[in-house]
Amino acid sequence: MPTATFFRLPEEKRKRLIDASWAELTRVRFADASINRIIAAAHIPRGSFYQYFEDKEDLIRYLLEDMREYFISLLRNILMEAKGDLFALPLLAYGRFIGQQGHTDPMLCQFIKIVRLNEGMDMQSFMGGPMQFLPDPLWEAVDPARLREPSREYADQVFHMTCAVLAFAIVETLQNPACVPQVRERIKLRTDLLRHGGAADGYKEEPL
Amino acid sequence: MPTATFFRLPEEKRKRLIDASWAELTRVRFADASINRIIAAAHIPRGSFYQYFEDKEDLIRYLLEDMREYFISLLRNILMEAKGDLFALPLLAYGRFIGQQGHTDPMLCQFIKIVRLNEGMDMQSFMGGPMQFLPDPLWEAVDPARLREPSREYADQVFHMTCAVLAFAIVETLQNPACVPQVRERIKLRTDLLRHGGAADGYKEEPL
DNA sequence: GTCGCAATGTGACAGGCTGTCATGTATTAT
DNA sequence: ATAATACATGACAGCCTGTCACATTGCGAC
Repeated sequence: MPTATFFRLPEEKRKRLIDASWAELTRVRFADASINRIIAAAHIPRGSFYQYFEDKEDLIRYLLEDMREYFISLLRNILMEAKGDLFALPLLAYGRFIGQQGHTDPMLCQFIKIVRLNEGMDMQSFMGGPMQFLPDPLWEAVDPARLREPSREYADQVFHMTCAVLAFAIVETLQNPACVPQVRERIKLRTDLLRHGGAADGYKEEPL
Repeated sequence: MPTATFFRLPEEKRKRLIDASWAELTRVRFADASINRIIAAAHIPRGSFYQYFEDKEDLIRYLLEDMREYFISLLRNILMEAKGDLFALPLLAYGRFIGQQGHTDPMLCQFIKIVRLNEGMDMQSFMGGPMQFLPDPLWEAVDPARLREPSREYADQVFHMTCAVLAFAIVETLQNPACVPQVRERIKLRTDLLRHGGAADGYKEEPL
């Protein structure tokens, strides 16, 4: 987390640093991002940077937090469009992320570049972090009657799985943009799997 | 990929380098791993290293390839125990990975340390790489009659989802070893979701 | 206003790391 | 024996990071 000092900084200076950071992170991979270049672009002395952030990872975590909040609100809107149907989330959100209008939304633009550069941006930090459990604003938009079990715990699990479908679809597309139609089909198939199950009817399960 | 020269190296020298590499990679994160330390430990001159590998990532990719093959054979065994039931894979494999006997298997030991150090070792490179599609040896062990649709394409999707369940369970456990029982329950719930679906019966789907 | 303390700004520096390259040595083919 | 090819090696240039001693500013107390 940035230091208190950072938040007390004059607006303009803080913005300069943030902008330069995004510019660097959308240009090269996290691993190759250089504090040197960031502070040079932002005209911030080296010592000052370390007064605000512990290190590069501290900075990155902070920047990604913004994204996380943005996505939650985006997903909330989509979920409301879908009348609270969690299973509809992957395909709808995919369209929003990959479709044309994605290219006008600055936050989505940054996200897309980052996922491209970082071969999936360590999906775990996204799935395990923001998308591990259903955030409150999203839970409010869920229609529990659509779930086999209307509890929040159950919704958590469904949400996690649908998010995984969405995340892999996005990563796959950004690494091979030619395959949008196949990815769409795959999302439909996986969503259907989550809705109705993939086991043959009436086959006895192996005991666990 | 390592150069041809690397493979022509005398056994002993190659082993020294590989061992030192594993030692480094199970001690610090990928990001912090140092070629300097590896070559010092292996008594390999700097110039030689670059004759064998392009860079650190080249080395890491090569080492992880071994792991991948090992896992496929491990999962194959488990799948055969489960009489070809893909849905049984996550819980069974989880027990094998996290249970006691994991600590005697050298490859599993390395895997566990690496996942711990790298907060999930960039799950994407594992899911998107080795586990994106059902590898042939695994497909041979699947009983397609247990699937709603017995095609290989369908099995691919089911496999991908079960692997995701397994992967997240492992990562979660290694980051918080206290929660094994909860994670077990979560695996069961998610597996059940994949088997029988999570949508309420008879609810009309939102059109996509 | 001025004294003093706390907060902040600053850039030189030490120590690490990487990738290259010129030069040396072994091996093979002719 | 000679040339050509493959391989070994370590010094080096260049980059990067985190720190630290010192300068500067802001601000309340007197």
